[in-house]
Amino acid sequence: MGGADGLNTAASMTGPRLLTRAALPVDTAALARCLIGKLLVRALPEGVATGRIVETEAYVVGDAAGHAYRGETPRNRSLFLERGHAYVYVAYGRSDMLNVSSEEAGVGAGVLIRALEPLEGVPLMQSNRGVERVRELTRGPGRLCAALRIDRRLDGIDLCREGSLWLGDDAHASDDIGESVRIGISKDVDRALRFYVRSSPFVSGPTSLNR
DNA sequence: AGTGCGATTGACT
DNA sequence: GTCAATCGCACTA
Repeated sequence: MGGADGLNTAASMTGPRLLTRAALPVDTAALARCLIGKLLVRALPEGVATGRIVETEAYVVGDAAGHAYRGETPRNRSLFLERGHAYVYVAYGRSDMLNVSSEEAGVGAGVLIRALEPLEGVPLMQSNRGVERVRELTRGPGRLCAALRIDRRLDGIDLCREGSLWLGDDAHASDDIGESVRIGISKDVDRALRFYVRSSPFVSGPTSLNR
């Protein structure tokens, strides 16, 4: 597609534009904030499911709550990939969690994707989740992975390449972004490293954290 | 080889 | 609001 085609209507066949690695800040907290409003695109045999990222958490370098804190292991090695790669793990034996690696290669840190606003492929997400209510589809890190059928087979993939799972850019810049402490951790509990869209009904967490 | 623990969710009072 | 399910993995021995 040529750059001369400036208009891009909703009816256009043109999908989301890839979010390039160069557009990602080389800093975990900055990346967590940057990813708010961006798109997550999942290509499945049945079709495409897309959501807008409305909640993230940063697990920064030297963070006792982060999985990379004690160094590289077989499970967390994807956190040490160059920024923009997927780190997927299973929490509590039942929920898959999606993170975006966030620093230079060899440095372990990441951004947890905690909630999406469903955009495209809602019926597919409903089918994957076994839930009808759109508001509950992708509200929470485990739920969004179930909705997009994300599991550890996607661990380590490059999210800055159009493939089975990738990040899309979006012009949606002017949302009011809130900050709070992170949810569900027991170490480094006081740091304000959670970011969310204040006006979004799709964010997770208690209302007390979403003001 | 055994143990303890979660970056959660869904069911229930 | 409370609470138990559930299992991969890191850690100890």
